[in-house]
Amino acid sequence: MPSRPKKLPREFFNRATTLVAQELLGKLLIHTIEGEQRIGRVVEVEAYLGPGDLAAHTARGLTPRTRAMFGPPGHAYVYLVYGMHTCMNVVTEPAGTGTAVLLRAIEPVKNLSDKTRGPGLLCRALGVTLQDYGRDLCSDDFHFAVDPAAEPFNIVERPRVGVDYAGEEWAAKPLRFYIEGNKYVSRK
DNA sequence: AGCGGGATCCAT
DNA sequence: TGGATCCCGCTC
Repeated sequence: MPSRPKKLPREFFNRATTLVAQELLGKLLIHTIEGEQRIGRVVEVEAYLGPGDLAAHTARGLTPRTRAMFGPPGHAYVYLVYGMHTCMNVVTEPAGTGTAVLLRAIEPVKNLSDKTRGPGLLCRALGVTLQDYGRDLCSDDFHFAVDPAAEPFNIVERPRVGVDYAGEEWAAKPLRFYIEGNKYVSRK
């Protein structure tokens, strides 16, 4: 078994956002912080499809806050919600598109607390803060990798969480994906 | 310059 | 069910 799994290349993220979202499930997320490797397995994600998607932060165009989400793929779009929790996205598709995948839950694999279900807790466990805004997620210190111990799973599709403000059409779209039966999914 | 809401979490 | 808590986008 390789001790250093291969990084997902930038081209992985330069594809349709719903596809990237689904394919991120089961991948390892590896963050090296203060010399320590923290590893989680992605079990729940949401796709945000750009300015036409009324639930996406980019629906109101380019602003200082959404700059990174309009940037090149494979970078982090990090923001603060409810004044206290950070959420982390991976930017997808070519620069200028304004699309991203929100990481909602990971399963602890190495050096992580048990509290990783939900986007805020995920960031807390991984040590992700607003300082990581725009950070390259194809770097040695912070990247995704194929799980060498991966096992098959089914993908569940559901409406996204907390986006009622987007109106019926966009709130109802099944753009939330998670691994069926996984204990670390944030809600059923 | 001020105002209101939000891709959440936790205790009650 | 509601409180914590603050950045950002919008309006004045």
